[in-house]
Amino acid sequence: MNTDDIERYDPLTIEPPIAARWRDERAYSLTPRPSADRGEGDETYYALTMFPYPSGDLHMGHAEIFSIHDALVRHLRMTGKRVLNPIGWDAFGLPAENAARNRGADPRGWTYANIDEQAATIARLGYSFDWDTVLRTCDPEYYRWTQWLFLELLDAGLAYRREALVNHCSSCGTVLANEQVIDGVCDRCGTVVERRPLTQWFFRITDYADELLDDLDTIDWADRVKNAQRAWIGRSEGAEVTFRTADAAGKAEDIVVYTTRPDTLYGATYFVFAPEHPLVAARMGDDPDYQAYREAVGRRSEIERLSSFDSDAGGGRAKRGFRLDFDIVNPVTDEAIPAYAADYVLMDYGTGAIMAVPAHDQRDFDFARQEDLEVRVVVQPQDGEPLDGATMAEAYAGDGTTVNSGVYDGLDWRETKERITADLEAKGLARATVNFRLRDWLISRQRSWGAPIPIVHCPSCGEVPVPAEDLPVELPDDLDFQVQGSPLALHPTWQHDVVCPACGSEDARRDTDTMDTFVDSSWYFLRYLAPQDDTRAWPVDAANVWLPVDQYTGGVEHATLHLLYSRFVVKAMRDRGHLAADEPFQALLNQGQVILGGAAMSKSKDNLVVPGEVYETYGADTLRGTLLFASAPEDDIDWADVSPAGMNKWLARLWRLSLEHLAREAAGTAEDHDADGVRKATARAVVGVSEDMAARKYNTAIAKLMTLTNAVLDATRDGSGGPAVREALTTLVTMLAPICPFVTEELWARFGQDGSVHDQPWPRADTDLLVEHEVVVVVQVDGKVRGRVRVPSGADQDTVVAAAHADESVAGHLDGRDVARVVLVPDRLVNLVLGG
RNA sequence: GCUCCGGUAACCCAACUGGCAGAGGUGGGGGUCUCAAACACCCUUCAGUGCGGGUUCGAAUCCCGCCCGGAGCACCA
Repeated sequence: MNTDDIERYDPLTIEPPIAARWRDERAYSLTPRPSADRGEGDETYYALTMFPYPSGDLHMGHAEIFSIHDALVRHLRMTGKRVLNPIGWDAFGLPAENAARNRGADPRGWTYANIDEQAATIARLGYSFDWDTVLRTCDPEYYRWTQWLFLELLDAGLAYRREALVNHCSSCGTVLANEQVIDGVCDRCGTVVERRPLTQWFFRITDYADELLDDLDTIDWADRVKNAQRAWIGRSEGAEVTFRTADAAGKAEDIVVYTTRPDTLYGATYFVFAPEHPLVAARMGDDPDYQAYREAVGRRSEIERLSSFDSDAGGGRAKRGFRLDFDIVNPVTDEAIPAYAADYVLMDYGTGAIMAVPAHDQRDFDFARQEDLEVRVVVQPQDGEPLDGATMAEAYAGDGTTVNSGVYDGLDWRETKERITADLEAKGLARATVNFRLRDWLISRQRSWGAPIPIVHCPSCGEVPVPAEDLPVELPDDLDFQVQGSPLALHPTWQHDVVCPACGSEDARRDTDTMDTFVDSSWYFLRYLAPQDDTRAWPVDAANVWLPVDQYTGGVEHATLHLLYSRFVVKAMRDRGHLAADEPFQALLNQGQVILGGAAMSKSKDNLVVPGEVYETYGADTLRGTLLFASAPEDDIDWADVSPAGMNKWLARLWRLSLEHLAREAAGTAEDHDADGVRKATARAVVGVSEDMAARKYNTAIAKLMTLTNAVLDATRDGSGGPAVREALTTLVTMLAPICPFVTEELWARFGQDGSVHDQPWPRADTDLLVEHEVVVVVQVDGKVRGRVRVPSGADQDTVVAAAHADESVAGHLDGRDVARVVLVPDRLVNLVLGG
């Protein structure tokens, strides 16, 4: 056959009309919409991918995750699942404000233009999202319910306002978000950022700390993500111990510390307060040296915290201390020990004060050496050189026996820990407690492209929630982004254009902060159930059926923020009766990154590969196939190692084989010369690809489809090919459909098949074809391969051993010696172990 | 320092629950086609699995100790 007569594979011509049709016809919209009715029993499936942030067009990372997600979704549909597959945009955030400030753009217009661009690319690439679910978090119809969520949490006592240290830039006259502070300076003007106390809104996520930790065991997430959350939550068990200032009777004050090692109390040779501790401020506030110290620490701490360290431990960081003019009494030794303020003690962990045990804590040890304080060993390791506080080079935090601790000497340190805690508890001086590293979630942002916090401040009523029926509290559309400070707070009328909902006072004003954008994204998966519902945030009955999300896909960079916040919100809403699930996302798949030459791609490095370069040259199918073939979904893809040209070549080959076959049929010459071989190859591919698709190993699924292609190529090389080849090709096209939806749709039509290939049931293999009557069994002698024998499948040990003995090369290695033991792996291998 | 992931052919990547190390691709070499080239097609090339121990009839796979690379967390008492 003359290949010149065959129409070339031309994806740039065949793909766009199909893409447009799918989008215009809403080909992948779920009907009926989600409701309490599961429809067909357990066949419903909620597939979710992290919604994009619209800061320009899609990048390669989006293309990767969407290609993985779409293969998963299309495959599930073909296996009979009813799949909810929504899309939306995480549309509030700082880049829109920056565009407004730097280029005079309108944040709303800028955002919507980017969304349109991304939506067009998504459609062009054939991702089968349900376009009837689209939501944007910056729409008033959406953030109305974000504000409702805030009021729910407020009503539940899970939202509260308190003073907190925040980043403040004196030059810009505004508070900054953590992301706006780069290496301790304002990213706008370069001024060193100060930490200032300001009153801010928090969500009480710490109320759920234990449950957030424990329920990690119930969800199917990668260990690294779970571990990141465990570390972030940071549960520790210890005791609160009461110390006392060394003052005359009557004047002494109690001061409580938290420690995980109450067994080392006898080794506490000094005492440290956080610099801003209220007891210190009360006693030292007038001391000019102390004031200077505090100022220096406050100014520098942020820079220190954000700078990197090449030290061998956290203790390598310089510690700035200040000797206070009073002492503290150690409750077990009754000694007066010196008190310090030092910046290595944090005000917002534990009680903001510690007992320092330099012999057994590296940070305390470093500080003690620096200040020349006593290092007293109270735990001796079981073996090795005994520790000497005067000469030891580092703290010892390992196991050991208690020493220098009165009646507790000689006990294992764990035993000492329990006994000391119990003894002090009996005297009212201690209490066993659990502590968490997790802090409450600060959600106030001094920004203007976000959901306004629905609170009115009234001079007589205080903080008054905006009544639910008055939501949304809408952003004004005439913000001036050129002002120094928060445009919303500096808007001439917005905050005053309100009366107190409680008393009607005209002096009331709106809260001018907006919510952290992570609040927007902490519940969007619930809104997808009914994005147009203007009577409630989500339908409770549908939520009870569809939550948790069956499969969530997205980047691992959200391990401790978005994923933790969403879990908190679901648990809180559950406790308010708005849904039944304990967790938002039952299974999580984290895709790898797309990198280039071993380094992350970025605009600043000018090493960006964008999806357009690929799909405008080779088409969307090649882009999708390339990304899925490059590696397993979880692994990184180095673009330097992949070959879109190779993927394109394979698709072109499949195209050519298909059209050649159709030409044979048209010419009436379609006959198989090896029908059995082709059918067997087809059945083998169906079995293998089905397994791989179910396990989401798209790279090996594609390899097996290539193998089948090669088998068809071999079978048709002589120009023959009949029904078996047609079956092989249509089956191949069906199985490739989730990965390369366009070329498969086109070929499906060319093969004269009805409907869309994407509506076909997933192929089943004729496994009878795969039953072998004879198998080749590998023969090992003492574990080394010495030959192969052909035996009937299912042959028993005697038969196989007899066949092995009959094999010349095997017999040579047996050398007449006795076989002491036979290990048989049926139909695969036999190992003859010779006697001593 | 702690946690997680990875290390197999020139390169990327496979190998079910321990059972013949190779499915697939890239690249290299040779060839067919062509006036020539590109494309396409055909043939071919290439590792004993990072290192050292151990368990086992048998280890890329399991265990222990290292080395290298990547990611995350780190003054949390």
